[in-house]
Amino acid sequence: MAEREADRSVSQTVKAQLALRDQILSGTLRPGERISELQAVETTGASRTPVRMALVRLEEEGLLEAIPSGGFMVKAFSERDISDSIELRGTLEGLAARFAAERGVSARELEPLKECLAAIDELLAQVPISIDAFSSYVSLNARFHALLTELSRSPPLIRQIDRASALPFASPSGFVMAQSALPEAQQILIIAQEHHRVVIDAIENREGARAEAVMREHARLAVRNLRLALRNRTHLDLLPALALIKTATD
Amino acid sequence: MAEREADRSVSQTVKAQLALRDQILSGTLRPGERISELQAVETTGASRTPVRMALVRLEEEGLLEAIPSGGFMVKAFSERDISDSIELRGTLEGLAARFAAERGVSARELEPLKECLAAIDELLAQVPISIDAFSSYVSLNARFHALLTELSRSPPLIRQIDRASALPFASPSGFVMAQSALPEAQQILIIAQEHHRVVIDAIENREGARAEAVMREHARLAVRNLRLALRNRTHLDLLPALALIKTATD
DNA sequence: TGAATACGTTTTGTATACAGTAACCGAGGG
DNA sequence: CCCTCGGTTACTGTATACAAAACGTATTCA
Repeated sequence: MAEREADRSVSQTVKAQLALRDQILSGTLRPGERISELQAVETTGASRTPVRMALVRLEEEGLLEAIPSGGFMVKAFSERDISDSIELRGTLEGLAARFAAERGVSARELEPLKECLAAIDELLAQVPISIDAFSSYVSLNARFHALLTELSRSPPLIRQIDRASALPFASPSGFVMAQSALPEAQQILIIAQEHHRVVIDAIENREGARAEAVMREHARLAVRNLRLALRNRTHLDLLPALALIKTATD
Repeated sequence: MAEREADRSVSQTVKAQLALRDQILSGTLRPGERISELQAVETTGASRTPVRMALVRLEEEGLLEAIPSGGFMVKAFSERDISDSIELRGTLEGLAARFAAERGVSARELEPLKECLAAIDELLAQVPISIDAFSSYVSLNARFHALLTELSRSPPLIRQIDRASALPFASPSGFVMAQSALPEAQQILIIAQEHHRVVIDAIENREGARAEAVMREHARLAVRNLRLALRNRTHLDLLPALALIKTATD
């Protein structure tokens, strides 16, 4: 009915989905909490039907869990769930890298990857890294991973990787953002960048096994990154996704 | 409104989802075909709202594709999509096997796996295998893989494997069912059974890398199985899921 | 005093009505 | 004869009304 918002031209379902995801990730909705459709209708501005569709999508996405008696609740994750998700993602990206290497990639297709690499190199050159440079790194790193995934040219695999990356904590580059942890984080990032370099080299030389192995090692590094992030808990303000962790670990 | 069907006590959404999936897998709905909600309402007996929910779920499941202008169509798969899906599933199951091996599994937990193994052994003992024994094998094999997945004790991984297995052709044991192909299929099944045996042994001895490697090899065997199934095209009557393959390959 | 049952309230699941939009068909002009 | 433009139709997306089920509460009986 043409709300006063500027959101027109975007479907109500998508609007509700984004709004609810924001609420979950920002901690407005706590893990384990039952989601009231009526309340969601009020906060999102959409009607019940699109809200329900959004809830179904978010459940499939893994952020919500269906309650047997009806309705949905925010999913709670254990620390192991998260490290498993990271390793899972790494395994899938390893497969993507192997596919890319085995199936061959033209120099033209590798171009954007190499540009990404160079841009990250520039960021990492400054010691210590600034907080701004760090957030630039996060988006550049995401871009690199997305491009690499595309190189596999396997729609089913790309789809699964997207699914695995939907969980916000599966993309581990954004974990360490607290000022105090930056030097230690930079060390990790430099190693990660070396992984990036090697995987491109392996793809260029069509070394599938090597490409896969290095992406897996990359994921293990990310798990280490996660541990670091959990130790310096100041990051919680910056990455509320971690609020989804069960408090059982405390 | 209490239809005359015996489906009462099951939600309309689930009913519609099952009915639509049947229609897709049985070939009633052709790949690329736009799904009419109105028509789906008539065939499933549910109302438009649950039908829409079912459509969203089937889209997330990977059987449907959203049309930009609205609505959904049945997804079409290439032959490579299918072999990629199999390899993808194998990679995930490899990770599950590794997790099981690394994290340790009690003898009691391995019991049902071994029972499964023994039951399959019995089936494979008869040469040539009967068509009935073959379909028993299919369900036993599915059970074995499900149990193995559970052993990983990793909810995120189990979830992803379930997703990957939702595509019907990702479970390759059911491919070869044509009478003429049975002897050749039995050869493959015997090798597959050896893989099953090795993966259990590896898990018992906590050899993570070995457990993972054999499950990957298992998937490559399944791809070979797929090729065989595509050559003996008589199976098309028995496994209409393959009708989802794009006809471009013809 | 505690537990069980019945009633009321709240919330979800389902059905349907309405509106907006895209596709299709036909007619007219180039 | 083909291309284009306008109308019509049928479909999807959204909103809302209704029904059934679940939860909480209070009251009564043991």
